[in-house]
Amino acid sequence: MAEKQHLYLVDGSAYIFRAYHRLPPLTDPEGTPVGAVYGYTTMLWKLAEDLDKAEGPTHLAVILDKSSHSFRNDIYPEYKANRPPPPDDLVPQFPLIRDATRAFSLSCIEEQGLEADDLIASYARAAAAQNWDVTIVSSDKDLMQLISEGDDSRGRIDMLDTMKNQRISLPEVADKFGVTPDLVGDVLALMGDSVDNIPGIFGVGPKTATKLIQEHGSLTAALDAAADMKKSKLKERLIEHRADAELSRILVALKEDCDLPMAMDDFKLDGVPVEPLAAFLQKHGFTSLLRRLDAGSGSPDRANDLNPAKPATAADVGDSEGNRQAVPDMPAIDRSAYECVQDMDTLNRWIARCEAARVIAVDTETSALDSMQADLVGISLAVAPNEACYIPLAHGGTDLLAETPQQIGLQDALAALRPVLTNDAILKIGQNIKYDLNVLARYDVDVTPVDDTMIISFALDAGRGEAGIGGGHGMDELSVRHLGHSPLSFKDVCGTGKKQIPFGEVPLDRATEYAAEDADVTWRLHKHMKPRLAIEGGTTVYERVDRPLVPVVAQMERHGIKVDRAALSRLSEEFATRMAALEGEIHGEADQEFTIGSPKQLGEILFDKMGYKGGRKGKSGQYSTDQAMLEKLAEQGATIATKVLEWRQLSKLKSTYTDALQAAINPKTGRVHTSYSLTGAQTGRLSSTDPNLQNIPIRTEIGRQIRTAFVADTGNVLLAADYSQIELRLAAHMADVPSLKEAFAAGEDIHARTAKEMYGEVTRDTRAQAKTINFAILYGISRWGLAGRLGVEADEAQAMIDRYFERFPGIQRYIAETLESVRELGYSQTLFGRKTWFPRINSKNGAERQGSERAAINAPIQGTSADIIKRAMVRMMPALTEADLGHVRMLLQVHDELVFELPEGDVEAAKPIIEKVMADAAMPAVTLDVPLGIEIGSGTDWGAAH
DNA sequence: GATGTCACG
DNA sequence: GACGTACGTGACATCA
Repeated sequence: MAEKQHLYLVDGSAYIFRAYHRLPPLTDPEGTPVGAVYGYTTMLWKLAEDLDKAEGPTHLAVILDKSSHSFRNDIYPEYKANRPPPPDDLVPQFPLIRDATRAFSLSCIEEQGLEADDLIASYARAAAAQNWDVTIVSSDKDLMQLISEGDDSRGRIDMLDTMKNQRISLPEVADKFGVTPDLVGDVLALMGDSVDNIPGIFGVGPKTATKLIQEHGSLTAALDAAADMKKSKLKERLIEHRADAELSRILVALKEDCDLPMAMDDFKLDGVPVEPLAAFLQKHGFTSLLRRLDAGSGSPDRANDLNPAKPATAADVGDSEGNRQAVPDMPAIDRSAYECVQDMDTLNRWIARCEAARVIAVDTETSALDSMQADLVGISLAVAPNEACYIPLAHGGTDLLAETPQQIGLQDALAALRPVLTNDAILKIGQNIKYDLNVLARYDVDVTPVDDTMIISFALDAGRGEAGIGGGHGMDELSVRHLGHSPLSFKDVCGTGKKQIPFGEVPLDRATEYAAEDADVTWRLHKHMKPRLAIEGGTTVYERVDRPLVPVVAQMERHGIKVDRAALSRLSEEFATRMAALEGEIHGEADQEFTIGSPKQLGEILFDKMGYKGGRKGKSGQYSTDQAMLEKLAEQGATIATKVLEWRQLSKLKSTYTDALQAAINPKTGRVHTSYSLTGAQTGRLSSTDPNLQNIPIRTEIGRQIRTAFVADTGNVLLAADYSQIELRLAAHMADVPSLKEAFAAGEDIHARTAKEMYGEVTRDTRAQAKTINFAILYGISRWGLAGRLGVEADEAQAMIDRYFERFPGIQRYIAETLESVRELGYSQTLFGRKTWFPRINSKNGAERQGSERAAINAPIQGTSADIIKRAMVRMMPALTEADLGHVRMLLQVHDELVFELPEGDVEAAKPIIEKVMADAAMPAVTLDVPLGIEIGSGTDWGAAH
C-alpha cells in the first residue's frame, strides 16, 4: 500500500521577515547581508531532514508573495497601506531566498496579484481534497482558518512554526482564538489587524472578539445581536462600525480556489542533490552547514541527499540563534571510548594525561543534590573529545547484598588527584563547578583555577531563550544547542520517582558512560564557547567579575549562617495558635468551614456566598483574592477580609520561614547553607535557593522577628553593610541628571529632593509620591502603572511623568537611547559590559513587546548594581586579609547588602575596610559621577545589625 | 505541573 | 486598545 502523501507548504515571505528580525546582521564574504537568508536556509535544512520521518514531507513547495498589490487592494485601497518599506539590508536578500530554494532543488511558487496566503490556501484545500495531509510552515494567524482534522477521504491540515518548533492544530487554534478554524475569520474580522491595516471594530481586541463569536456563533449573528445588547460602548461600536467588520471579513477570507500554477505531483521530494547546495553554501560562507553537508554525504558519488543519516545539527540551530562561531571540528561523541578507572596504575596514566593536556574537564558524582550533604561517589575527567574516564570511588556501598566492585580507595584516589586539581597550571573546567568545589572542599581539596561553562554561557547568552526553545544554561540544553547531542540524562541512568537509585548503585559500565560523557561534553562546550567571549565582548565581565566570584560564593555557601532553632520554634507555635483562632472566626463569619488557603474556595465564599463585589479574572475564571483585593474589601467593612489577610501573613511566615528554616539546618554544621545561583537572574543578579535567604522578612514588625533568629556564633556579631539607594544613584549617573547627582553628592534625601523639583514643596504626601515615581522610572514607567500605584487617573499620572521628564531631562533621553540600542543590537549592557538579550523587543505582540521594553530599561541599572556588589565581593577577603582580618567571614549577599560574621572586638577595624571596598567597587573600570553610600550596622542578630 | 499568592531587593 | 500594566527573583499551598 502506498504511503500517504504529505505536502508541506512553506510560507517563505513571512518567514524571512521573522528571520530578519531574529538574527544578527550577518554578511557573506562579499559583504551582502545574509542574516535572513541564513535563517531561511537552516529552516529548509531542518525540513529536509524530516523527509523520512512519520510526520515529514513527501512533497514540498515554497510559496512567496510576488508583489504588494493584490485583489484586496482593489476592494480596499488602504489594505496593508501602513506597512513600512522593508529595511534596506533586507531588500537584497529577497532574490537570494529564491536562490536558496533552488539550491535545495525545491519548487518556488509565486503569482502576480495573489498573496502567498491565497496560494497556500488553494493548494492546501486541493491537496486535502485528494486525501493528502498538509502542513503549512508558517505562524500566520490568518492561515489558521485552514486547519482541519481530516477524515477517511480528506487529508488533515495543520501548521508548523519552525521558530518555536511547534505544531499548530485544532487545540492550538482553540487556545488562541477560542473557536474552531471556520470561525477564526469571524474573530479576525472583529478584532482587525493593525499590521495589515484591517479595520475590524474600533475598540474590540482579541478577547472581546472571541467572546462575541463564542456567544453568538458567527460574525453576522454578533452584529445582529448588537441592537438588543444593553447600553454600552461596545454596543455603540458594533452598530456604528458594522460596515468595517463586514469589509474586514472579506479581507481576511482566504481565496481558496486560485488556479494552481504548478501541479502538486511536481513537488515530490527525491532527496536533495548535493552539488548546487554546496555551491550555494560556499558562495555565502555558510561554513558550518557546508561541513555538515560534507559529513553527511560521505563520498560525493554515494549518498546524494540530506537524509537523517547525519542530521543537520543543533550546531546549526545554535547558529540560527545567533552564535556565529562555528563548532570546532570534533569527532562525534562515542561513549564506548570512555574508560573506567579501577586501579592506581590506570589512574596514574590519566593523571599524566591531565598534566599534558593542561585544560581538563572535571565532574563529580555524588549521593545527593545538596553540595553540603552529598558524599563523593566518583570523579570523571576529560582531556580531549572522547578522551574521558570515570573513577568510581564509592560504588556499591549502600546495597549490602550487591558485590562491591573493584575501585580505588577514596582517600588514595584523592591524594593522587590533588596535585592535578590544585595545580595552577592546569585549568579545571566544570559545568556549575561551584557544586564540585564545595563537595571537594569538604574532602580538603581546594580546586583551582577553574572555568565554568554554565557561567560562560550566561555571559554570552543571558536572556536569549525563547518560549519553546529554551534559553537555559544547563548542560543538556547547552549540549543540544551547541553540539547537537543529547547526553544521557540522570534519569536514564538512575531512574525516577520511587524506582530511583543512588548513583553509587549504578553498574560501573553504565556509570562510566554517563559520568565520563558529562566531562566530555563539558570539555567540548568549553572549546566551543570560550572563544566566543572575546569575539562577542564577554571577556571582561566573565574574567573580572563572574569567574573570580565562583570560589568566593562557594566559600560563603560553606560558611552558612547560624539560626536559633528554639526561637523559630517558638514563633511557629505562636503563629499556629493565632492562626487557629483566626480560622475559627473566619469560618464563623462565612458560616461554614472551608480551606482558607485555597484562593478558589475563598473567592467563592467572598463573592458568591457573601456577595461582596469583585470581578472574575484570567482564563482560569477564578476570582482574584490577592492582597490588593482583600484590602479593598476590608475598606468596605468586610472584617472577614482583614482576618484572612492576617491569617495569610501568618501562614506565609510559618510555612516559608519559621518551619522551613528549622528543617534547613544542616545536621553536621548546625547552620543553614543556601545555594546561590550565578546564572539565575537575567540581569546578572545572584539568586538564592534551598533555602532562599534573600527574601527573609523585614518590612513588617511581625516578619522582622524572623530576622532576629539569624544569629552570630558565640562571641561574634553579625555586620550588615548595604548600598544606599544604589539603583537611583546609578540612574542619576547613567542618565546624567545634574540635579539628582548634586543631591546625592550633597547627601540629601533623594525622594525629598525629587518632591521639591516636582511639586515645589516637600510634604509627607509629595515625598511619598516622588518615591513612587522614582521607582517607577527604574522599572520602566507606564502611565497606567503609575496611576494604579498612586490611585490617580492615567491622565494625571501622565502629567506627572511629563513633569518628571521636564525636571530631569536626562531620564527621558536615557530611556529612548536604551530602547533604540536594544532594538538594534538585541541586547542591553551594563556599565561593565554585561549583556542581557531581549529577543522579544521587536515583537508584534504589544504586551510582550512593552514588557520587554520595561525590562530593557531596568536591566542596565539592576545589572550594573549587581556588577558592582560582585566586584566588591571578589575584593573583600583579600582586603580584609591584608588588614589581618582574614578570619572575618562573609556569609550572605542580598542584592545590595553583604552580611559578615566576626568577633565583636574586630567590628571597628573591619567597618572602614568593608565600607571602602564597597564604595570603590566600580573603580577603576568605571568612575561614577555619584558617590556610593554605604550603611553599616552590627549586632548579635541580623535584625539588630540593621 | 500549573496557578495564585507573597516574601525580598 | 489590550495587558487586571512597574523590574528582578524563589517557595509554598492547592488543585487538576
